[in-house]
Amino acid sequence: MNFSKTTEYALRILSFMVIDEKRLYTAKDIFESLNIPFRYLRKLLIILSKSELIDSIQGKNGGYRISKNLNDISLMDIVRAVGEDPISNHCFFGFDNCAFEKKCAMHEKWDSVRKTITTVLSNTTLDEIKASGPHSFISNNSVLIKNV
Amino acid sequence: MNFSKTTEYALRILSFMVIDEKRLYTAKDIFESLNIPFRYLRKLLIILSKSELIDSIQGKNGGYRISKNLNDISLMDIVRAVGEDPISNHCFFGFDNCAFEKKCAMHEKWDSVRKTITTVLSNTTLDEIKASGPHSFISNNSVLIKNV
DNA sequence: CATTAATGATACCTTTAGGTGTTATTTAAA
DNA sequence: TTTAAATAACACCTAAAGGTATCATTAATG
Repeated sequence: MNFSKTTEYALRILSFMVIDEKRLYTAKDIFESLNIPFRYLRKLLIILSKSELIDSIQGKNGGYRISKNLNDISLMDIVRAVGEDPISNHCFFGFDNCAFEKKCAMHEKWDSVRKTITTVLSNTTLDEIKASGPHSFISNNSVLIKNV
Repeated sequence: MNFSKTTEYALRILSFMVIDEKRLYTAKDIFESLNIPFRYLRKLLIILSKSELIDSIQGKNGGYRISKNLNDISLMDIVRAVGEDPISNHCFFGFDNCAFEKKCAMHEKWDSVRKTITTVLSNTTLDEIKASGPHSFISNNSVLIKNV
């Protein structure tokens, strides 16, 4: 009943890049401020750029930059970009056909929980994250050993 | 952002046993109505009995039976019994020290989601599940090959 | 008291999520 | 035009969740 680490990482990345939305961030820049294993971070950046939430610029002086208006990227978009099912369509007991045949005992109650979550994720966009100011990104002052 | 399969299984098991709360169910009985791999189900029943949500009776004619009043077992109890962290204490971004140092950008909003979930799980007890009537437990008519 | 039908314990196997290592490609700039 | 600094691709490794196999133990009953 939590997001996967991958999803949390993706949310961190975008919420960090929002601090200076026009800036080109290298993977190293992000690594040094967020607490994400470097090579895994690289992998996620590629996924995020393929999903067109960020642009990637290759070559020397390259990096990544947010590719849309901040109010066009919701947290739901980010969660979906890394392939997580944000509860929205999943029975409380995990029954496949709950919605179709007889509803499960928690159907109504859990539906309201689902809606709550879905609404928060869909209605919160990156401009709102930005507006809430720079938060603790727990720079553990990670030091990169090998830059690949 | 869903319960683990293990948690879903545990929730199914108890919600099924509630149909006849005084009855002694064998693992086989439960297997035939719920859609849970038999040996894994056996394992979970042992966990649930160790956590004292159900009693186990060994030997021939043995089985499992709910061990408390239905209104003394909440869904939260079940979730906790199988070791899942039901979101209640976990930062949106997965930051360890979110609650202590600076709060994260989603702290307030997500806190309300957390409370919603926690409240539903804590306030829903098995008698309520029972009261909502027997629901579809998707008996896929599982057939047990080897009874161990 | 042997048999049978149940649970208990423990070790192992499989799949998936998370993470690492290596090499290739791109591009700015000396 | 070579070098350096960045991303891209792909293969591999590791840990945890989910699931299986085997044998031991318990207890009712003929």
